[in-house]
Amino acid sequence: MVAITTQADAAQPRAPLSRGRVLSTAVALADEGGVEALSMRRIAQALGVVPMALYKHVANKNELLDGMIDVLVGEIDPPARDTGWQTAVRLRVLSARRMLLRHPWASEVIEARTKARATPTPAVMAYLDSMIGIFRAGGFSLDLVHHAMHVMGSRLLGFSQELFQDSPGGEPDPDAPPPEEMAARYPHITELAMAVAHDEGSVVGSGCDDQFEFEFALDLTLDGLERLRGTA
Amino acid sequence: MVAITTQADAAQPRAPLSRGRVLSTAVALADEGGVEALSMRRIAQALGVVPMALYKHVANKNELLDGMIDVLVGEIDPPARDTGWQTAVRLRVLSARRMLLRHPWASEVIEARTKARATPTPAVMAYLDSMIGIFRAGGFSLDLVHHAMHVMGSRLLGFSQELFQDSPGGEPDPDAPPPEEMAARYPHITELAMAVAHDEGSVVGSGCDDQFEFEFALDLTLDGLERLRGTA
DNA sequence: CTTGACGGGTGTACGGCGTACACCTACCGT
DNA sequence: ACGGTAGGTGTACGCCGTACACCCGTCAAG
Repeated sequence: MVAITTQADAAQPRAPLSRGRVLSTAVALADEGGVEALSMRRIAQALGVVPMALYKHVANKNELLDGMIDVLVGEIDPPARDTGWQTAVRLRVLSARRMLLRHPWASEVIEARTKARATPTPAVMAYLDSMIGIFRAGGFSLDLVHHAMHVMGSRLLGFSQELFQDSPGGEPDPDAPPPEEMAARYPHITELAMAVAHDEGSVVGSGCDDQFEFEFALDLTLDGLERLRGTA
Repeated sequence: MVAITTQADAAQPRAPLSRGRVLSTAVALADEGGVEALSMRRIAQALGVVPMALYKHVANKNELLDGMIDVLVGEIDPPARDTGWQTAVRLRVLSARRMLLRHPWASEVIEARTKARATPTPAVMAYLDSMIGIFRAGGFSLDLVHHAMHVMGSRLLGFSQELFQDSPGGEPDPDAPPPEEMAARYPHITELAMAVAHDEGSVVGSGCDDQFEFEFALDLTLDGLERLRGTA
């Protein structure tokens, strides 16, 4: 058996590797397994390459995280054309929210990296800029759009924070709190949770439509802004 | 020279160590140096103790972070008595915000830990519970207080997210972006920043009163909720 | 055809991390 | 006097990010 291997031999071992391939592999790895399980070594392994090879395409892990953020922001739909400012903002924010639901680790990473840098990632900057553009095109004064950006705050990138999600999602909670103790300690939460569970049909399932809640909050904010816009 | 040392010898080397001392030392270390520089080994060093000693008082690093969160939540003022729901919520949220400004790493840690657990930290649960209590005492229906908690969203714990802070705060940004390129790439941001800088006096200083922006957004949300409350 | 630069993958190594596990020691109630 | 227990110690393991030297294929200039 001849040992000489031509470059057409067998299946070609691996694609040439590039910044784009590194970033999308990193995003995929973070999607499954969370961002805390993301390491340079694991990314390299997933790409069939030695860890140090990555450093020819990203400067270091922080810069890699920045690159991942840009990939995510790139998934947000561009602004709608030929609509009012309100539906344009609405559609954009809802698109951002869909992105965040696809990548649950995103908001944490964006927040952490934005705080560590002097300025947000260029892609985030562009996103914010175009959002301001929508408000301006809708007739908002500079002052009012300034306020509006602050009011939208976390919602601008679709964060809902979901401080208490009824559906577990996290670790199965080793020390499960007995429901009756729950009720004693947090009467209001329990009362609310019971009410939510009992109407809207089945007791199983969260009974809390996160999507509706998000849009309710968003529309309340938007209506308030529209009212201000009319009076200013 | 006799080698025997009594326990009253010299200055007593160190205090007895306790969960409370571990947590407050960890909080202090995070305040100066950020949460990414917080390690079990550093906490131990600051306490004059070997790293493994900490594990007699906290189960592991995640549980330590949870404990730190509880310390922070304990810094939030209790609800005001003898006021309307609106000022009670307002004061409480503003108190939470002051806590977050004291500990800039807090929101990131709370978000990360809340996502990793099935349920928020007990202290956070209690905070949310008492917040619901304020709404309920103010005459909100269960449905409406449910919506309200979602609307308040991140603001409930005082997050403003500050996606673009005019004052740097982070690393000095090694590759400084030239302002004219800034203006070309992000025209709306620049236009807004210029407007904000030019009125309200001096060009130095951010010209953007974060506190005012936060309260403006908060009051807009609260007024919207009050309006809904009247019609429902 | 030789050569030298260079882009990109490799191998080794270092210091720091969280923490499992065995140990030692002072104090306590019996 | 003595066994238990609470709390501090020492050692060690496996993972992490990444600095640094290397090596090899391609390609342009001589």
